Amino acid sequence: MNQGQLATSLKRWGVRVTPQRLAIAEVVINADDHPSVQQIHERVSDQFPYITLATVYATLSVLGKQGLIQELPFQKQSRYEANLTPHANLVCVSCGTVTDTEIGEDLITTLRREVSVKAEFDIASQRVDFYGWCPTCPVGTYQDGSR
Amino acid sequence: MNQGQLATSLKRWGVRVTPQRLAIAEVVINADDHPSVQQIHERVSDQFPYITLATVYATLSVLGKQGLIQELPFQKQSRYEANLTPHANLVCVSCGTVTDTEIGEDLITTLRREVSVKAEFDIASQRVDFYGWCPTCPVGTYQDGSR
DNA sequence: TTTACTGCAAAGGGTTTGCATGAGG
DNA sequence: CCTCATGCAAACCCTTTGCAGTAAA
Repeated sequence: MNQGQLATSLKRWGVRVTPQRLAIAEVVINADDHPSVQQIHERVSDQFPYITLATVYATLSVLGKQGLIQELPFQKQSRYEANLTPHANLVCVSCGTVTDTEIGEDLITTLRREVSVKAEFDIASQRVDFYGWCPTCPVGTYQDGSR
Repeated sequence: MNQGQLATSLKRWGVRVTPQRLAIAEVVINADDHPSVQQIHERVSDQFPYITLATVYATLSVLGKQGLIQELPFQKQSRYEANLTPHANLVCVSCGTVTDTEIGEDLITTLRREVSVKAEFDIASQRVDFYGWCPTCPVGTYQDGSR
């Protein structure tokens, strides 16, 4: 999604299009590391040195309600992603990275449909996380140094 | 799991077994509503009127590290559950309830194995959430009253 | 007896809110 | 022009930390 499509999507909901919002949305859409609010704020600060965290929070809330991005609450803070298609997140409990994987996307889509039908649950979105150790981290270690 | 098994599990890790810990663990294990820390504190307060939130937090942290319970961070606060088998949580964005479903458990188990092998990711646990509207809530409504 | 847990109080920090100014439509 | 977004500051509240007394082993 580019800024043109983005602006159209925002206008459709009667939401005001501002340069800050476009920049924040672009940062999240182009990010592949599930950035935190702090990280998003840092990256947007290149273009808008005086932008505040409050503005970033407000914009992320708007984008979330538009269904353009998804908030992923973690224990310490939330992270954000723009990949709304059914997929799994790989969360390394050692180095803290969060990466998307395409593996099993069809299974998740099937799962979603099955749950929707059998549980009579009207699904708007989903979150699939796997917590463990990525290939480069020693199994059994944790981000806080414990084991 | 009863308190005897629980005590054994705690002792195995050199963790001290106290009445408060047993009570907190029992509350989480017997709960089917994914209670918050506040709710767990309230329920344990019946037995221990002077117990504090700090103790509840500390105990939940211990139980989590033992792999007896799982913390589920949400936007407002965390909830806890003792069902660690692969399953999906149904999160109603209207009434706020979180319920486990057995539907698709085999799919999730298959998914986990596939991701583990193909992504070379050593998985310790997982979280599968579906966000939407339960059968008794009007589709399109939200907990904060917006739509 | 030793070590770790509990209860209490205070601090920490991510997130939200209130308000005056400024920009979008 | 009118409404809403931004920037700034303060408040909010969940969660963590420090410490003295106490209970587990």
